[in-house]
Amino acid sequence: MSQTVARAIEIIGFVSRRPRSLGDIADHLGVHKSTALRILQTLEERGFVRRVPGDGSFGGGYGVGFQLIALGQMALDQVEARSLAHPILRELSERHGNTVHLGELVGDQIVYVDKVDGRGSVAMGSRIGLPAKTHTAAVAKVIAAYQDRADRAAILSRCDFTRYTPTTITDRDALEKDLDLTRSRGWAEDDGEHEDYINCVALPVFDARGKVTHGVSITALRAVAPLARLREQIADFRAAAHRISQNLGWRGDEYGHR
Amino acid sequence: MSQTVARAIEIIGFVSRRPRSLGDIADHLGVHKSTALRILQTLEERGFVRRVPGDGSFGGGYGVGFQLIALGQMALDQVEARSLAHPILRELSERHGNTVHLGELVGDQIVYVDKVDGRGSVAMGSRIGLPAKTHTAAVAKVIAAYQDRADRAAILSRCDFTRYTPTTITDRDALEKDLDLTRSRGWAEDDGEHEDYINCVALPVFDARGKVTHGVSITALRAVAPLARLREQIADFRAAAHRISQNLGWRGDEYGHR
DNA sequence: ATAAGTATTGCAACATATGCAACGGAGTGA
DNA sequence: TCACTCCGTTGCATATGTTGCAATACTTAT
Repeated sequence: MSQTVARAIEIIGFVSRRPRSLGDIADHLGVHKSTALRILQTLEERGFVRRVPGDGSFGGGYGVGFQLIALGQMALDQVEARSLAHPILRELSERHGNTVHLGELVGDQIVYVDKVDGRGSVAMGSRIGLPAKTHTAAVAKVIAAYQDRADRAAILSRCDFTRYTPTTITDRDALEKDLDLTRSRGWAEDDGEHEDYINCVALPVFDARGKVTHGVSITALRAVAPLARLREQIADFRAAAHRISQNLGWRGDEYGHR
Repeated sequence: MSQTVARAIEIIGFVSRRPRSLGDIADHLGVHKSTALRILQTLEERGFVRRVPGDGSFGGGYGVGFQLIALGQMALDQVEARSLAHPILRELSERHGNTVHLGELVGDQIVYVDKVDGRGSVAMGSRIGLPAKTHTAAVAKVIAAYQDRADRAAILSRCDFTRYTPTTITDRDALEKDLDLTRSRGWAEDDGEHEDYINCVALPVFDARGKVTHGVSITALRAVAPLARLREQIADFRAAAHRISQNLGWRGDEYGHR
């Protein structure tokens, strides 16, 4: 469509892997040096590329500029996960008849940002905008499980470990173990830990950086679908979560590997 | 230099604040809609912008694309703080005759990544590549002070609070207070906390996102320059730290405000 | 000195981006 | 139902802006 812009973008991609010289760039594009130069000058002026000082061993050249860092942050803020995920949540809910939630990590708590009721919806404590209980909700556990040590600690620090049912996890050590298990098997479970008669599974959603800032949970009445039944459908749930990840710009696989 | 590329970049900047419609974009550039469209198509094809679904209240349009997130990460990795900071460290060292360090936050510890010896250099425990003592080194304290709660906690968790001198801070509460003070006054001090006869001040360095991942420290023999003397020179030290911040892409002021 | 690698400029030729006008669709209000 | 306005899209003639060439200047290595 726009040749020059396409070339400019190609340059940015080329240069992002490692800094390159003008000649390399021109060769890579198959254009004359002067052509590459004038594009580079424009990009440099606006901070999209920068001249990398050649410090001894590594001859300098052009590298990615700082403006891209700032824009990347903007892009992250602008991602409206809810609107990108909603159609998939609806589809999931309709296919299996379950209630589906989308949870988001906000600061050090997990907040419900979307919810699609299933058939025969039951009154549930969850509500869009409300924080999830960190030690019982599967969405919360799956998100916490995929954070690094410091962030996981911050999330757990807000945990009150109130006992709701016999299966509720009521101490930090047990929860840490459950999170480790969650991460290694790739999904979280809630075995009637908040309400006796309700259980859930939840899967991680990866964003463009590979970070888990969202999670999808599938909720069922134990009487309708026991945990074993939900486990059988994990592959399908995971595929849906993966599609949401892809909508968020994630280009790796459904287990978080690039 | 290259009009089309300049327009493309202008579009990205415009769209990064909030999603815009084709018409808005064309008006902003002062060009015809079709012109804007063709640039947008190219940008969209390569993931630099994306169509934002218009969910009810907010009419959609074009927003920043995911490719920018990925490139932003690349750019961060490619920043070689050391080479950008080194000339400034040299200058600082030569002007004041002090030994100057550059510290970097790596994981949850602070590592010395550069060092310029001053006149009459004294044997010091620091060495490029070695981690700094979190509870005594001014660089470490200034970097820790500017992290958020969770990251600060992670850094402090690796602290052993060994006493080296009478002024060494030996418990967590006192260190937290010292970090709060550091942050509010804008620099950190080491009042002979590791070696009786040596003191330091350290200033934060901000990267393109506004995060403090580096710090600059100025070291002096107490006999040569007591803390009071170093404090008099803070303005100059701060200016140098600010220049490093600017080299790293930071566009705010020297106190971290954008 | 010579050579090969950088980056940069002026200029003529033409490929490419441009503006125009017209079209189709979605939404709004009369 | 209509008219109206906003959205994005397409074909086409024009001329603007980009291209490649050749020459220049600088650094570094042989």
